[in-house]
Amino acid sequence: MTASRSLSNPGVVAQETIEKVRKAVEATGYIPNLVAGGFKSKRSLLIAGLVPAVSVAQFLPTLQSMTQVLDRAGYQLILGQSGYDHSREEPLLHTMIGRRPDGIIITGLVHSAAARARLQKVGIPVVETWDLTDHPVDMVVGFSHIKVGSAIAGFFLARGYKHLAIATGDDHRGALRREGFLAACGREVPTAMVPAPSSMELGRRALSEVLAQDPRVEAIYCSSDQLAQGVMAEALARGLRVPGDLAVCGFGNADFAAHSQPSLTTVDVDGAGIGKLAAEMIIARCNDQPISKSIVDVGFQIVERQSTAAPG
Amino acid sequence: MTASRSLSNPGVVAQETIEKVRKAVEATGYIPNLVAGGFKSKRSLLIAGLVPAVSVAQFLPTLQSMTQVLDRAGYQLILGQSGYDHSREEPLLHTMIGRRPDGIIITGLVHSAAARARLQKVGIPVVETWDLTDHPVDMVVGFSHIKVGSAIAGFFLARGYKHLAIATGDDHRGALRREGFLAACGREVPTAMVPAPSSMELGRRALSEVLAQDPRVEAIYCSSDQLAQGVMAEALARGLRVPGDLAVCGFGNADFAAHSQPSLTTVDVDGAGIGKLAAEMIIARCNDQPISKSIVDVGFQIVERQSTAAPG
DNA sequence: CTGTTAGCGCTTTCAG
DNA sequence: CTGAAAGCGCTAACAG
Repeated sequence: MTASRSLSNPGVVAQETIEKVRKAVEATGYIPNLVAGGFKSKRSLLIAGLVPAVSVAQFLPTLQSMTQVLDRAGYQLILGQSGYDHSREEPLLHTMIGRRPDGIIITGLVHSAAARARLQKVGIPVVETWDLTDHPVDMVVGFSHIKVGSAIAGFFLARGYKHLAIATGDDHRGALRREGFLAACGREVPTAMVPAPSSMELGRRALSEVLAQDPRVEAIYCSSDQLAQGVMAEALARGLRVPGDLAVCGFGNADFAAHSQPSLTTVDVDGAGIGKLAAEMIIARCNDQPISKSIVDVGFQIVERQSTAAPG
Repeated sequence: MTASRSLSNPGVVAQETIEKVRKAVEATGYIPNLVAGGFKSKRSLLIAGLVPAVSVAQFLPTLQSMTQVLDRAGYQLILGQSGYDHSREEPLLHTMIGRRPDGIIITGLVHSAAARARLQKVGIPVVETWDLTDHPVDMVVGFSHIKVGSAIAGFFLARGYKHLAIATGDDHRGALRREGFLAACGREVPTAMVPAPSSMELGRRALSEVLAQDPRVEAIYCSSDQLAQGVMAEALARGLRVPGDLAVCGFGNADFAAHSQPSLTTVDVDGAGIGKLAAEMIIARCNDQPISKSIVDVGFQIVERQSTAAPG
């Protein structure tokens, strides 16, 4: 009836009628059923957001800014945790598609071919994030982890470090960075692989492992700042000076990286920017607006701090 | 038709028919529309989860375990950020109610009386968390922030610290802890109030402020471990030894608290437990199962570490 | 500007 | 065990 119009498109209704409706709404405490509305109009105003785990600090700024941008445009985020093994990817995606969201934002790439095909078939706008590929399901905004890896290795080598090592989570993106790192080194290096998500605790163990493999290690790249923090703590406990005896580089530029003692060299990625962009791209696509680029490289930056001051 | 039954209640359908349906589903890539189903059956299988901001590390374990428990029961979480000022509470709740979730889990208490009344009227199960009250909207699982505050003050006083101080975020729960702290002290103490959400950066500033108010301060309680970490960094920068010159107690028992140098005395709260309980209570209520207790106090614990080793 | 008609995709209810 | 009928609360499309 007219009531619906008064609420959703008041411009086309008489002022007097609007007022009557408003009073009725007030009196009854009526709250429109968005589900029914979305059901009929085919616009749920829901965006599915998939992360490996919400507890990964790494993706928080992304999630935060995404939610914010979406909210301002009237969209809500429905959250899914895909876990770090890929087995849950497909069922999760299945459930999410069942909810007919207007868009899907995924942290990382969609790995299963079946899931990719299905997503493409249903035609829901999809943004993959925090990674890069020439063949996204739909859109992608991220950066190259391989390049990050080789940039860090190059950074160490340029400063004269010879004996390099890696402490990394066993997730896909970590593996890519390791790959890039090794490529730039031109050979294998001592590596401690820890189960994602990483933590300080795991960082301490990782350093022990690496040193057991090769006690001469003088520079180590860690796949997260948390891991790096653990490595530094373990170094301290062993009487190794950072950066004197051991140079450390993290990844993520966490809050504490600038303030730790010594401050931590790390890789800065604009996580909030990724979230904002992803949300904007989804929203644009939902409104049939053209997307200028469906593959966006936001890049990254090595932030040099005390933990890698050049040796000798 | 029969197809629907084959998928949702296969026990009552002939094996042969089920097989036929399964094949058709496979062939067409059919994914049931959960929205339509939920719309008709009045069970959306959606739970609204409201947090001040997803980027607050504090609530991550809660969010994580909540999502996990819900997922296993077939529920999805729809995320809302209420912000730290209460102005967004009502509109956000309004939107969420519009989606007719089967339940609502809120971080903190519902503050606005209008929102409380509305929630009670619509009759959606609600769990308020991370706080305690005798009069929840529906259910509550958390702990007393006032008690936390007085426990910390008591902890300091028992160890012989005289000149106490507070660095706290300006949020509601922080204010309660401060209240408890002051009550136990029996008087005002130097206080630095920083805007929530807190960070290391703010912690450094907070210590400066507090010392400006009273340079004799010898023990400080911080409303988050991040803040405490900042305070310790600033102390270090000023040449103050922790705990020799300044004892520090945080809140939250973050990952790094056990591993920082010195390790950080803090308050441990079972965030994951809160999330799990809240989810279970909501699910029980959704299935018309009785709730044994609608007010659950999960308590807290002071974890004593190096940062508060007794003076003299 | 306002009312009427139809129908979104499912599940529930009731008959076969 | 399977089918047919009805309708959830809303909006889009058309008439008045």
